[in-house]
Amino acid sequence: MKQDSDLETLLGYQMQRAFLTMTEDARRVLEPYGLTPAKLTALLLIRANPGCDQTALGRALSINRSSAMKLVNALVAGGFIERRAGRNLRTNALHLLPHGETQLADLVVALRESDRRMSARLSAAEHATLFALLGKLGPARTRRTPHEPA
Amino acid sequence: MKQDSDLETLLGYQMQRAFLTMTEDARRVLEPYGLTPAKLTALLLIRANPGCDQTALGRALSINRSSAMKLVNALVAGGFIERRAGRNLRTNALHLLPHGETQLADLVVALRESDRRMSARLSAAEHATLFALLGKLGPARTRRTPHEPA
DNA sequence: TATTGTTATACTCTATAACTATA
DNA sequence: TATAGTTATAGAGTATAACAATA
Repeated sequence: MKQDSDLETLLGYQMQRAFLTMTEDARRVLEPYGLTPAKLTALLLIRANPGCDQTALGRALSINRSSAMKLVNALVAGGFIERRAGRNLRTNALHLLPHGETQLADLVVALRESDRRMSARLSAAEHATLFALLGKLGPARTRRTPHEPA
Repeated sequence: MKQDSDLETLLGYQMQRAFLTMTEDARRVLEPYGLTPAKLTALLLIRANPGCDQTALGRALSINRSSAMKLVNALVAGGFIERRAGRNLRTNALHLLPHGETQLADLVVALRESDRRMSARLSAAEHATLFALLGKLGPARTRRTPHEPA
């Protein structure tokens, strides 16, 4: 199967291929824990924001309340987190359980190893450059300050 | 919502964020054509390999025969391609239709513009560096030649 | 009125399994 | 036997719409 020359020169396509390569290894690491990249991200956000509610978590993950519900249900069922009483009667507070904390610590180590494996052909300087350039992707900022007239 | 420091320093996570940023814009460009990134990739592969069969297409896209079937059905329904008689009676040959060719030409232009928009904060040299570094991601090659003993 | 959690439902993309025709 | 296409079915992950309880 021949490759297409247009496809190969599109940055978006190159990004996708690289992303799939990375994510494939990460998924393999996460699988024994019963987690996916999205679930891991949720756990790390809950760890950084103990007591947050489901809706806020959903916003941070760019999914809606209903999807956040299913995600939280899965994390509760997996014994990673629990719902506690929240700031008022209609919100609940999400907290890591001890089991979740230890699993998470192990996983971060394993994922750093995965990163290292998948960037093994890059020097430390190249790794840093790649990281920085990825952070610069996205639409250009129009108007640096909110009060600029034109 | 606070970010997690582990999360922010993982290359895989940085990749995902950058990829989602890129892909969001690309999807917006593709939507009026009734296409997704996967369908566009399929069309470009069919263009580069006229007369290929569904199974080969599926392999190139890392999806199985059944999923390739649905993808091809959608492309046929959209008037982009057609199934013609293949090399033998159990394979069919996929070919772009004129409509597909013209749409594809327009789309490649629009996607290059999307790439440019999303990498607007990168210099030409940085763009080239990013492209090259992305290509170096992936597991290290063990054994350069197939016959090396250790 | 607006918001949070919840449930029901549906859509997309993927996979597995089984069947048919052909090689 | 093995392979290509096809169909049926199922499992993630997402979304919308509606409802109850609470703010």
